[in-house]
Amino acid sequence: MYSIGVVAKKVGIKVPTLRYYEEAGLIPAPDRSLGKQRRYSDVDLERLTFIKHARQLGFSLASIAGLIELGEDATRTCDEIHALAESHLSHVRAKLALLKDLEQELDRIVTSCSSGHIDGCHVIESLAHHEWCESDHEPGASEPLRDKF
Amino acid sequence: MYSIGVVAKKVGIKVPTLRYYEEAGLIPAPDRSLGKQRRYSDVDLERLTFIKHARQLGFSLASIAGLIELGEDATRTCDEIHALAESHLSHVRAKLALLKDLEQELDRIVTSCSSGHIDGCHVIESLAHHEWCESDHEPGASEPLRDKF
DNA sequence: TATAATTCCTCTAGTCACTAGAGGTTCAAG
DNA sequence: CTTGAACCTCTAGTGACTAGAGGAATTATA
Repeated sequence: MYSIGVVAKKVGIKVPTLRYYEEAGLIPAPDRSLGKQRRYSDVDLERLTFIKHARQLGFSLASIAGLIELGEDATRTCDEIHALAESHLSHVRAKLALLKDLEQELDRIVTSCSSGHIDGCHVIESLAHHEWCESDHEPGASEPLRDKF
Repeated sequence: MYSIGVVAKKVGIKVPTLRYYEEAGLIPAPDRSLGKQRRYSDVDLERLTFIKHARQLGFSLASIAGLIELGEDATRTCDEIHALAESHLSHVRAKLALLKDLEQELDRIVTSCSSGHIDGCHVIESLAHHEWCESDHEPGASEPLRDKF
């Protein structure tokens, strides 16, 4: 049985985040000591490790909850889980493509302005009207770069 | 003079977001019609376009505000602006590296589970204890993939 | 010109995944 | 048995929006 601080160190999730996960229903409420402090079991630890890894891989808490539910219900096929992971992968790939373009563009902007000339900054100019944003990646999307896998 | 809806379409920023930017101090409060509706000038439009592009490139609103301030103060050197863009580029590159690793790992997980075998799903297993997360990218960082440029 | 449809207004509250702080309680070491 | 660290609950704040209520202004049609 581990206290919340020990678990936090072991798993690499901060204490308030652990409480948050509990409240969010990602983990069952752990046992308590006589004085009402949380005591985590090894099973809890395992699930938290799972959550940690999934978060590192960019899954949303909602996706993780889904994954756990799928995993616990033995009647589900591997296919469902596989599908979730695959859809996530495609999101990651889309984001990757966007970031690559972004890197190129930023690099272009930065290097074009590497020596401090006075009349008009290229960075500002480039941001005021460059072509990258409208040329590529269907115009309607408009969404900046945010994680919402 | 354009109404907020027209500006939203022209620039590609949603109406509530335009109001939000105003409240956040990213743009000066625009003129109003007799009936107190917002009327945007071409100058406003230009700045909003700038903001749109900078957001697409992943700059935070705080960074953009800084960029604008730097750009308006003619006494600043290009170097300061350049430095901001460069630091941003390094953030982008770090994120790119992380995403590339992530893609590989996800791909590995997904393809190892492509046929629906029944006993234990590889996706779940892989997430429960895979090596990617501890091997690379200094252990303390722990931060999942989030945008906070 | 009257009316209807659309767009606009302000304000509040919700989203996600946490993070920070106040004020009080419990635990483990000495 | 005392001290100090770790724990508790609760509220509120973060960034960058998004959604909705309830009402006013504008625009298009009849």
